[in-house]
Amino acid sequence: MQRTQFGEMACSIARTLDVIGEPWSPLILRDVWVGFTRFEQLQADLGISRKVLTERLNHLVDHGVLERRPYDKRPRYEYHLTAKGAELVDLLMVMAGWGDRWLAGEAGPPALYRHHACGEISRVDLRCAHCGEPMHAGDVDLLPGPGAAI
Amino acid sequence: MQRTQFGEMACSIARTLDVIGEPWSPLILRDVWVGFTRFEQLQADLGISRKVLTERLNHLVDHGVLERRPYDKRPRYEYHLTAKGAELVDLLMVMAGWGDRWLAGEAGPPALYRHHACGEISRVDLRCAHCGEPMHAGDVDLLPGPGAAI
DNA sequence: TCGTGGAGTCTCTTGAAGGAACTCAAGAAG
DNA sequence: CTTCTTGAGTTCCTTCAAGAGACTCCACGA
Repeated sequence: MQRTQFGEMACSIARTLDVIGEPWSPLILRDVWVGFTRFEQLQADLGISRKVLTERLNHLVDHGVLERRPYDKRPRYEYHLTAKGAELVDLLMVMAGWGDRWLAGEAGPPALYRHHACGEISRVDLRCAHCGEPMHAGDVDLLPGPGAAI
Repeated sequence: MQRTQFGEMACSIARTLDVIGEPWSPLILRDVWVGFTRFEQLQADLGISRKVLTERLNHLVDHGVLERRPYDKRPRYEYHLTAKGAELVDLLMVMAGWGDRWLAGEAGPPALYRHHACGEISRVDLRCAHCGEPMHAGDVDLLPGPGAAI
């Protein structure tokens, strides 16, 4: 069983929260995704305390979600998404989709997503990797997996 | 522009985090999903402080994600997912999918998902609601939407 | 050689989480 | 009836994390 911020848990949700569950972490990833890649840019855009930004960036780099790249000789770095981090951004898209649907209100969603493959403004849809039909929380049974607690 | 925990942000990710971004909230939703619906069950399963559990449950009920149902005359309640909450569990499935993929290690994933429609052990796959092709973070352009900040 | 800008540290204050004991109401037990 | 027990919280106190803002360090460029 694995140690998480929330205790000893054999739970992929708790483990994921250990990586991006702390305050600001998802917003930092969003910002890196949209192109704010430097410390000062992130700090200015988010209005986060510098101390916490330092801690979060280190944590995300330690977990292989962000990569620190020097862009000059002096201590000057840019943060970039790794493959692992890019898949977290998928999660952020789903999160944004929920917010667009339930919290946007009159004004409508603050951002739109244009899908490269079809060129249309669209949104993500959750489908079964096996049969391609819609797959939502009510469409599944949960079974213990190989890594389940005993 | 909307007030979030993280400042004034026109961002559906920040707004969603306002609902489920606090520590424990996603795990509370997961527990309610899998059938821990009462205060004492949640407290015992999560090992969360009673004070924080009270705060989180109230917050989730206030945001229409959980519904409080009396199951007896006395102060005895069960918490159930609303439609809004059930769609958050979709998000949790995606979160679990990322954890299964990147954090499960040798032992394999702690839980498996059997899809009702096809009966197979499967996982969620993100697809474009418009064309049905895969839709990941790298497959989209972000555009300002109608609710964007000016 | 002095100033500037990026990327952090340091320190202090405030706010949130943990833990454990306490409350309250209504059946159940005796 | 009176007491016991149980579910669902409250209260209080301590500890840890976040916020704010000043300070450091270092390489270039004027």
